[in-house]
Amino acid sequence: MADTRSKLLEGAMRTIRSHGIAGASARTVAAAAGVNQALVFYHFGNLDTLLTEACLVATRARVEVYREELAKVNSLRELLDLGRSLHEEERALGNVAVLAQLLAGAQNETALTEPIREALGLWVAEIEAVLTRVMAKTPLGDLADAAGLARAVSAAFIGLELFEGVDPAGANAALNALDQLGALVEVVEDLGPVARRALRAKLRKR
Amino acid sequence: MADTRSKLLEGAMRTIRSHGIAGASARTVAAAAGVNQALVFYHFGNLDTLLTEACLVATRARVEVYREELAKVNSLRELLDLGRSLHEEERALGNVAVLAQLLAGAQNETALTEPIREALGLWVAEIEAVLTRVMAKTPLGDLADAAGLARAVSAAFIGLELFEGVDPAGANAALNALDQLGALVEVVEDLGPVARRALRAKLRKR
DNA sequence: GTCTATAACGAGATAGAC
DNA sequence: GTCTATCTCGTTATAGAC
Repeated sequence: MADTRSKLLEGAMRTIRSHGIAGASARTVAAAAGVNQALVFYHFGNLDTLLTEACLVATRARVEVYREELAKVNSLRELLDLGRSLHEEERALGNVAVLAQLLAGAQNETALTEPIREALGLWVAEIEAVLTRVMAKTPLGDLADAAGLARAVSAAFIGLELFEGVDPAGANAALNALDQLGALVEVVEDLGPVARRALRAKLRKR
Repeated sequence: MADTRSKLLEGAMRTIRSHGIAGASARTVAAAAGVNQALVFYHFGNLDTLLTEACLVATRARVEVYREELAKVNSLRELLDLGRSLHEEERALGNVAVLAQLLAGAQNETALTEPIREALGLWVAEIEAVLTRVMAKTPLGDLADAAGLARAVSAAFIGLELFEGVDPAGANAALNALDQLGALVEVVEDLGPVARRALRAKLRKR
């Protein structure tokens, strides 16, 4: 059986998933973990530390799982497809939801800012690495900024997660639209050398 | 001077802006409004109703402001540029932040779901209308889904807003990257008839 | 419509026994 | 390391005077 610390981390995740950050108190988390309320403060000092630690541990675990799948990606189209299934898996597990809840909480609670930036950074770093790799093969390679794109993609993921909470059908339509847009990127990837040069010239003009 | 109802709506906005939804209690909102705490319940019944009403009123006002500017947009590039300045203005005013906070709260509080979906819908409808109009002029017109795209864009905006709260530099990099990506769209818009047909064929294959 | 007062409760956190 | 008991505070919401 798990030790108290792990039980509390697990309890924190479960509580945020089902009741949001607003419903996560030392009492509710301890109850979900099946341990005494005072142990939150014994093991973590305060509630915020427990919540952020839980988020970090869980995010590290999930990023680890996806690292090898991301390493197999060889085109932007494949990345888009993996992104969609990743979104659906994480949505079902409620992991991104926890990140989103803490991110919202971090806007006005400075104690959360740093740890949540770090958790977000784990995803960003992974996405940036893959983007850099696959973009090198396209005409966009030396013109678009993989670092910035990785951050845009991460932010969009969080936003979509929250959007889905109030309008699942709308979120689905959004994902389908992005799929279609992906076809555009595919076209660019398959461009012949002549068209490639034309595109580069256009892009440089900006 | 404004009546109590308006003062409370204004107080709710200010409180959520500066302290998030977690810091918005009947007492803090009433204090920000300069009125008695009990009046929250007299005028709105409960706190959630006040918060969602405030968000709806504010969103309606902002959408109204941007409607005429959006009507002037004639290309995806112009829309992208307007989007960026809109993001910066709303960020400074803290309006999108309120929407994001309530959206996060709505994930686990069913009383918030419907009103927030409605507020979000105000932006979505506006963006969808513009997208439909400008996309009709491009080769994407009859292939990409304006409704889905509008939802994706809205979700991404919310996500970016939250991202900016913990990593402003990263959010800025994300916006710059989207700007560069916009150039790609511009290229598509300027495609000659031959390339246009080639693109359409490619897109239809998917 | 607005106020005071208060009921009823849950919150974070700590002291101290075991 | 874990427990009970408790302090102190803020919370929603209502009753009732004005």
